[in-house]
Amino acid sequence: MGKSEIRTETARGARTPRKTSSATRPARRPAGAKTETPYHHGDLREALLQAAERVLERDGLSGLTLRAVAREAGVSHAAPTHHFGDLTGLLSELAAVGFRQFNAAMASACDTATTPLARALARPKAYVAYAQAHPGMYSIMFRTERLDYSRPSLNEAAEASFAGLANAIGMMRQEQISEDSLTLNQGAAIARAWSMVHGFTMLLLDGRLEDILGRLPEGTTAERLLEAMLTAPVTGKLPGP
Amino acid sequence: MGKSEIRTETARGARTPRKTSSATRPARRPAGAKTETPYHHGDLREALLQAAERVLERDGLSGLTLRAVAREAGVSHAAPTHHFGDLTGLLSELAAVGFRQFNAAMASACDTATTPLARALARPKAYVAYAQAHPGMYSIMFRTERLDYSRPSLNEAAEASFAGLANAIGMMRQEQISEDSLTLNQGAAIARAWSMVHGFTMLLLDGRLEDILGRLPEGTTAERLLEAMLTAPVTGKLPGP
DNA sequence: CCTTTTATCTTTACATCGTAAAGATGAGAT
DNA sequence: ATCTCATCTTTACGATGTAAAGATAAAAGG
Repeated sequence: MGKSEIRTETARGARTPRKTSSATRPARRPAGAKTETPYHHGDLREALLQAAERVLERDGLSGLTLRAVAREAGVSHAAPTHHFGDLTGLLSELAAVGFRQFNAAMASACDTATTPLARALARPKAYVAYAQAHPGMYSIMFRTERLDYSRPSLNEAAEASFAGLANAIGMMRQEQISEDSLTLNQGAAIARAWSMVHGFTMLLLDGRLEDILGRLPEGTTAERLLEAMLTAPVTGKLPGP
Repeated sequence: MGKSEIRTETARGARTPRKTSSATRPARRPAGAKTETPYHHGDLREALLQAAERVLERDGLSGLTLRAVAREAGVSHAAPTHHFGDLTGLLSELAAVGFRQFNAAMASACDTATTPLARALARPKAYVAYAQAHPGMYSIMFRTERLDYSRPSLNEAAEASFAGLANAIGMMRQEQISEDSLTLNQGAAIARAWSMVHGFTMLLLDGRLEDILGRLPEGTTAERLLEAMLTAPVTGKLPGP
């Protein structure tokens, strides 16, 4: 759509751009680093993130390329570079957006729950529901290897997500979860809850649970299976536990 | 820069202009001998799979490209096409290899266990141990989107893996797990075990558990955390369960 | 034995991607 | 108004997946 000026670069001038002058890097960020204000074309940074999210949910993770995002935003293919550095930068910032959406969804779900049981199930259900509603975003957050957690925005958003989980577990155990120290049982409880819901989500998104769902009583949904997973009595020894 | 022997990927030095008879090549797969690859490789398909595994464990998932595999095997970059079709084909067959290794490791681990508790823990431990020992293979098996489960080899190997898990759960529950029908509780038990260990493994490989491990008593290993996850008593309401 | 066929491997070609670097543009500062 | 420089565009390059055509050797058929 739009203008598809796919000029295969045969160039007309053909002047060799290879300069022998050193031309060192153009000083990436002059220490001030307040590039928040939108300049002449509006807020391209934000536009690119929204375009990226659109491309991701439309074309999947494999379709999410720097050039596709630039195309979607209607700018040249090299425009994102200045705002995100490279693909890792864009993916990391997009993942941060995802984590914020994710955290908001979980918080909202916890608020609307009334009974203790509903409160306990609200969080994992919201977790899976977000992943199902935004599989691309979830993939970026948890499947991509190319994320840079040293980026403050991503680190912060992901940390908040983890804190919310730890906090929920603490509530359920009626314990205070310390900021910098955990007992083995506390750590195990957190890891168990996280592993279970994360693993379930990944398997579900990958279609790996179809095998199970197909063998269950007619019409059993993934949500129902999750609920049973979290509440059904454990028969036998282990696991789990 | 300049022209310093660009080393394009023509692996073979020059072309043998004409076969001057020389000697008839044994060419029947020297079984390990370094090959002066003849035009027709003995068993290129197998060689490519082994090359792929080497590349994967050496350079990670992002380094695993069709061309890199061909380079590693010493053939032209288009050679794999005839044996695997496309990249999906190669990845799928390699994942099948991984699943077979994986199944063998699990079976072996279960055999060596004696006590019921050890038997119950052997499987999840072997699961995580395989992933830690072969992170690349595990990534291919469970992280890649680009797998074609309609390929018989992959489908079979993955199916066997699932069957082994279901069987183990059935043992623990002292129930017969039917081939084509599951109760909700049975399905929940299988999904719980699989989700837990798979989620744990993914989080571990992604370094997402460092946060927890660092807060645990000095020197607590991932294996110890896993064990606690599977055996520690559950305090509080849920999850899980 | 010689020719033909066929499966296998190589070359060549092309679109796309990420990224680097130089050129163009326009907003804000001097 | 001119200058400066962040922003955006153009151009270029190497790498990748894939398709198609060419080359080669093993097998098949006379």
